Amino acid sequence: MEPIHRQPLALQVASRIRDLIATDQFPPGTPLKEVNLCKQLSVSRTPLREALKQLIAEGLVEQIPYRGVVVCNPDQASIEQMLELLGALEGFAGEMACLRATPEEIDAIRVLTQQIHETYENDERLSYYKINQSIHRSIVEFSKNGELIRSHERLNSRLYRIRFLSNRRTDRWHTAIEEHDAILRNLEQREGLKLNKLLREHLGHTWTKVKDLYDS
Amino acid sequence: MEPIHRQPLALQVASRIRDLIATDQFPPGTPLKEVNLCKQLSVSRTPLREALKQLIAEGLVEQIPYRGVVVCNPDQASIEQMLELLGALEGFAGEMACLRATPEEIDAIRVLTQQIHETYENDERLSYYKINQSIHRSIVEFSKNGELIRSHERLNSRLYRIRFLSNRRTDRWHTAIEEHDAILRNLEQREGLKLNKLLREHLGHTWTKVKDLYDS
DNA sequence: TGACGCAACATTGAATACAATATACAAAAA
DNA sequence: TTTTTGTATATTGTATTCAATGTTGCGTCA
Repeated sequence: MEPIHRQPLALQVASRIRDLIATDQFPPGTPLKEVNLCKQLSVSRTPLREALKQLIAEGLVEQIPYRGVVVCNPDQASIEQMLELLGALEGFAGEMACLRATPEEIDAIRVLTQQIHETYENDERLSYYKINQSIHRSIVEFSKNGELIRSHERLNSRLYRIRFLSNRRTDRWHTAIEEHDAILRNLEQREGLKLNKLLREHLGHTWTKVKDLYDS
Repeated sequence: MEPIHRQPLALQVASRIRDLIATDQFPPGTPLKEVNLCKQLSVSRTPLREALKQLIAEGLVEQIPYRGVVVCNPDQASIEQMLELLGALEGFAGEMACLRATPEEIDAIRVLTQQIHETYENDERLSYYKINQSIHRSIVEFSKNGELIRSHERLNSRLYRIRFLSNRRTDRWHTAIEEHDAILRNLEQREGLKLNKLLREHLGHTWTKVKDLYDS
């Protein structure tokens, strides 16, 4: 039997705040004052504080003793490092996926790659972003390594907002699409090492996009 | 002026429990009952619970609602996945270290590699273990990627206990020593890709040691 | 004798109360 | 006018209390 999954209040609070940060409703620097949030979310301080502890561990917010919790505002160097690590994780995941993905799973990537072409042709930014995320997440899942999947998930969520913002620049879309075709090809042909390299470079390009955003 | 770093009680409690788990004083399966621990550590439940929340986020313990927190007992598959990921992280770190480590930093690795030879010849298990850890941690640090360093640190701490236990088997020491020589050589010659591969294989061998431990 | 139900206990989840620390602002002195 | 200092206030850190849930064990009844 499938066990019933209960969600303690603290977990629910944590994911709510996570969303608020990802969607920029709590932009970087926002002070997360306990009593305020308690009222807004209709919970008491205890579960809220436990939720904040979790977000601190995830690196989404930071805490200064006796001065409260604020939404992290990573500088360029941190973002570059996070993207570098994300590239390493995805690259390795791709390599493992070449060994472990089933033909059906590769079919799924094929479908998504087709879809991202369509969003490109129709200039649908939001869909483009979401499908792009799906592709990357799927590849990581096909590595069949739960630890890797969780690490990737955590790091990716921290980059969600900044990547979303940089998605507005459409100048790199075309090359990104081509890269996705190459990624699919190498996955189909189980070229692990090449796929690894490709994915790392792909994330490297994301960094240049983000950098442009910062510089402008 | 160097600012004074304060440690909220919850953080201190968290690292204490972390140590207790790493040193096997709280072996896997140990139930972490709140009131018990409160008395033992002389703190109230609130900071203790916040500390536990952090350890949950780190994956060191797991929580079942209304039934408490227990020390994780990862199965063989999880350990294999963790070691695989650790290999990927260290491999990538090594590759970056080849690009970014200073000559002085490489000297430090040289010294440590020399020391590990000595511990081998004198059959000093604990020293061997610690120096081995130092070498790996140093290489990761020389990647100069803070995110990578933190990820590695977290994952490594979860594996501390199991690797310590598997360190008792000395049959693989000799090959491990040779691998360390090779690691040093490739770092000296800035052979990033080869070093990456070596480190991944090195961690792969750790897995076979751990597996032996389980099977016996 | 065994299964069921109920009650007492143990434990965690959440809320509140109290203490410690930091900030803001005003009053007083230079 | 500027600086300093003390006090009031706001905010977080910790302890305690109350509520919800799970577990255990005993007694009853079939």
